[in-house]
Amino acid sequence: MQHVSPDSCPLAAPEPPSERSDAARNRLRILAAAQELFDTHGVESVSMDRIAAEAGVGKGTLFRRFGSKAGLAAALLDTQDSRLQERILFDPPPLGPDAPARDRILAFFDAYLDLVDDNLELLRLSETAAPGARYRIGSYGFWRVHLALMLREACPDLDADCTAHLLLAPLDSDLQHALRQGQFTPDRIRGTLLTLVKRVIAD
Amino acid sequence: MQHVSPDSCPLAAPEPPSERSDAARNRLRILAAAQELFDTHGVESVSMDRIAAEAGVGKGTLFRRFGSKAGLAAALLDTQDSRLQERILFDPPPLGPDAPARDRILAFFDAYLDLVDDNLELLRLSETAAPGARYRIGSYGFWRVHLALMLREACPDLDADCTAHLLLAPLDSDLQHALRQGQFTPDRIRGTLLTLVKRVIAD
DNA sequence: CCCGTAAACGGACTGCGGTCCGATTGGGGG
DNA sequence: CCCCCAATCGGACCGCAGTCCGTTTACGGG
Repeated sequence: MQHVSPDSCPLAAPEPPSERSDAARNRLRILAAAQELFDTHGVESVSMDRIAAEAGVGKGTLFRRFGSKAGLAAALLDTQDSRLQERILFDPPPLGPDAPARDRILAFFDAYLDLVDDNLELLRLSETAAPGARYRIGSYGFWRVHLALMLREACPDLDADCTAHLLLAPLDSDLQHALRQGQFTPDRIRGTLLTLVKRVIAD
Repeated sequence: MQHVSPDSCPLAAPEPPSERSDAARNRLRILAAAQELFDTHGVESVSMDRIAAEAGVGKGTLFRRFGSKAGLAAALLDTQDSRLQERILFDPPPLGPDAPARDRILAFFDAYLDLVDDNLELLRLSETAAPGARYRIGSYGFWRVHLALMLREACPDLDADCTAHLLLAPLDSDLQHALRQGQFTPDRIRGTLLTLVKRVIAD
């Protein structure tokens, strides 16, 4: 969920110490039920009780496994997050290695906005369920570290670590949601954000 | 709360249509009790029930008046918000009128960070109590409009309205809180943010 | 001074996210 | 094949934010 090592994805690769068969069955049931209910009724109006009922498990099982509603959302997002992380590590330029840092930064923002466009509701659930949740999620750490590395290379005179945090702020799902609710189209947001980032990382 | 017209501040100037005396008394009691409890026990661990009990009013009264826990926080912040709004409108340059737009933008970010330093917990409560709360609060609209006006003047080639939203994102109280929890000092955040803004609004 | 009414009051109530702990069950060792 | 125990299960339970509605009260007009 948070790193890219193989065992980091609880959905695709349960850890070797073997998961009991009923546990595995219930995990899949829960994820399927949650996906189904979220798609049908919208993320906001589906309660954890209902997910548990639909999955045919007890509430305790649901919470032991995913910790919170935000954790459940994070698990559902994990596939997409991991895919983007792998693309950053292995894809051809400009998103992957061997491109100038400035290009990789812009490509990252562009790719992340795709992810936002496709998963806004789930992102919002995972980031706003509890205060500070966004900054504790594993994938946030990945984006931050990647961006800081690129910034260090592209703009040695900036405080890369701190700037990385600040530059990620406009990607906040709650802001992106608010903008889309208002008069702003995804394309307009994308264009403006990329322009802004360009100016920050210009010589 | 949202504008600067005299009757916009529910604390300092109740609207002329006369407020019943018991209502006024209870409003003051609630605000005093909330301030006291927040200062003593921290914002997070004070429940609305407790505030109502401490103020000697029913829960219904509390919610009819302030709408939500976030609304209560907004009321407590109103004094500070209004003060900054007035300073922006009437103070001498560079924060007030008659300074170059670029200088006013930087002065605004600097002044807002002072407000953050002094009221982080309340800001966080008002902005994270419900998804999207930050962008519905009246004062957010003020900052956004002001910044957009200045941007239009300073950088005519930018999409001022959209850029204003994106530039305000790093001021999100939840991010500011997370940064301060981590390795970042207020001064470091301030310096980095001002540098970032400078780059965005550079020629 | 009293009375009618519109407004304010307040606590019981709901549904939520999240916790706890006794009951249940899977699966390796004897 | 059975037994045991650690891991899992599941629903009763908690405190919370927020709602509802019958009751009380302020106050302007008669």
